Amino acid sequence: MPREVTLRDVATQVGVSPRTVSRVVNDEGGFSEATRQKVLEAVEQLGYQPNMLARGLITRRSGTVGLVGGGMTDPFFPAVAEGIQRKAREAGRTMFFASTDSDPARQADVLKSLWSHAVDGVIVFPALDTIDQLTGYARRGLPVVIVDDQAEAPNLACVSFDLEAGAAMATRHLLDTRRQSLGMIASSLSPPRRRNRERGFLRAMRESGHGASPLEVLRMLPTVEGGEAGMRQLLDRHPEIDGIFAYNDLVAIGAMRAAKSQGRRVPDDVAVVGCDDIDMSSLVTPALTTIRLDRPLLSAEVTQALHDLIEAPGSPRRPVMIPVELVIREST
Amino acid sequence: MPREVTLRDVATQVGVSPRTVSRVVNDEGGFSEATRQKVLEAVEQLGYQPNMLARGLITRRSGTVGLVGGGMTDPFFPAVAEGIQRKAREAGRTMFFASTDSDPARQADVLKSLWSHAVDGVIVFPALDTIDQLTGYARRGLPVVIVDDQAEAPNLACVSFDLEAGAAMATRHLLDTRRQSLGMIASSLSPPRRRNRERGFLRAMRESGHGASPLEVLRMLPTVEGGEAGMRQLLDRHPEIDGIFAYNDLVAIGAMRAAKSQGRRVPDDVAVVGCDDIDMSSLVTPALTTIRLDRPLLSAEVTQALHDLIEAPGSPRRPVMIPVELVIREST
DNA sequence: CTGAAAGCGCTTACAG
DNA sequence: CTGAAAGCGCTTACAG
Repeated sequence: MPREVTLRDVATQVGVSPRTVSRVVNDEGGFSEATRQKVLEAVEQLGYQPNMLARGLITRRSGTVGLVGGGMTDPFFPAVAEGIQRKAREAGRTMFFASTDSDPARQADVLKSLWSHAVDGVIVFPALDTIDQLTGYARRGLPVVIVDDQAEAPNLACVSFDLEAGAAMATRHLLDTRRQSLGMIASSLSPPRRRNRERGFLRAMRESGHGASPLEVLRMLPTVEGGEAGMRQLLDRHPEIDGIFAYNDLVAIGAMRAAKSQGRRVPDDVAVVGCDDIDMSSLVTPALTTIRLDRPLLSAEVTQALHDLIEAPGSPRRPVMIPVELVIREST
Repeated sequence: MPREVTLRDVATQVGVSPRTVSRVVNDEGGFSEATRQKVLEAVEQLGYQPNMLARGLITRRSGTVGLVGGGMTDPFFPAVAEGIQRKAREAGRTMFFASTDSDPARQADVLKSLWSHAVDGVIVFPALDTIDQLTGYARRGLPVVIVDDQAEAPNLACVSFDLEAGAAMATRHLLDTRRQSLGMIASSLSPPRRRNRERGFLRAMRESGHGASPLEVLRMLPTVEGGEAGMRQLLDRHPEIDGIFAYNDLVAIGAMRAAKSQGRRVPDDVAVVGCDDIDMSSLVTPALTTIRLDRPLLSAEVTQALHDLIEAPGSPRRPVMIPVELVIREST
């Protein structure tokens, strides 16, 4: 099996020292044009590729970043992951991906392993109540970007969607379209600090001039099945219910299925609003009204924040809040 | 910022040589139980984590693998990626993810960068006609697993779904349910060698006792939009068409939408069969009949193949072919 | 059972 | 403009 080509091999072939090859390869300057030509020629000819392990050992820059998320099963996530990967590559970094199943212990394992691999930073969709774990790594010197949660620490930045505003928009939209009896199906996986969709829903109800008050906020698994079960419960307990705000689009789709299977028409009898605007949402029948989260923008903000943390460790970072948008389709 | 803890720090604290700490950490044997205890204690106390860059430089095992795919936008892919990541972690490896947009040049870039990072192997969903690129890396010593294509080289293994058989099953199912005039919407992104769905479709038509012959095989982009456009064309040219086999579920969903928008009922007027069984397929109306590809099994086979290639470079590998299954729902 | 020496492939800090 | 020396954090090959 052919041994890998090293800096030495290039140096020997050209007849210069490895140091000179290193200078040319990294474009440090301090070499003649003639030398540059000869070195680059040899690099090309031998197919030399710098060994990032060796380079990283010295420079303390491995050229890698880690993306840590609950998993790919949430249809919201893959496009974000792809966007981050693309942006990272444009900045010359290669991306690790590791899933946590939203389990704090697994997240701890994953971070340990990424730290071992000397990643230059991580982007984390945090598992339940793992802010301390994350600020711990940040304090040890690892640049950390947290999505959809808040924390303060050196080497740490936060990027969030304005989900509270989004939830309020969704709720006002239901009220504006003459829905009287609203319920919400929230997520059983959100700790109190991250229940901003619930806060937005309740706030919009309070602030509405309609004098309406929510029937119930239910917490279910944020899946199609969770949405189905939630909707059945709500219809059972509150037959008068005519509007639902769902934690995400999967839940909303489940809610619509359950409503239909119980003989309720959507939107005529019950209106449903989701959150995320996953691809599926425009394809189901009726097409889902939802809060659109700009995933490419999230990818860009998050990568930028990490980049800043890596390149300018000292500079203070303020939390980024990404505005969201109501997309009205057929389910309301 | 606290410097990273090294083997030396542990050694100093315990009062042994770094070599001894290394032995304990890697569980090589050749140390007393007392030493082991003391070392592990210090490791724990100092929070020592081995630096994989340094280790990899010597052992020529970086403990990383690369997953290279077209992208996350195809809903078939994310679950596979997640499965591979999980299996890789179980084997103690961390996974890079890099997308190619199915572009050979980008795939070349991606492989170059993974090679630079000294990955122990790669799993590739190859871009168009890049078999030579891949066998090239395999010959240079990089373990490569190719999905859904065939090639021969040292350090190379292939894992495929039996899509030809799947297509044939789908087609026979259409014929068995008394469809007479069949068309197929294939993918414009598949090079001839990878058109096994088309081959299966045509073979089943030929072999059927019904004496039927296909109206047309159209090649479109494998997306919902591609499916819509394809269906419109087929209905336009062959108004009698009553059965469609689609390249994948997205195309099938697009085809159903176009059919409905032209006033054709699914399945009464036109039956549609997809391929992949993505999550969405059971949620659309009518629920889609499709060829199910066992994604967890693919993840397992592919990771196993790569593992074998890494651990036993010499041993011959025969291509793995994964059987597929017809799932009958409402669209036929 | 334990350790001193050498070196993986690079870059840093220096000297010329 | 160029190079010799040292060293990043670890393991390999050896000696005791």
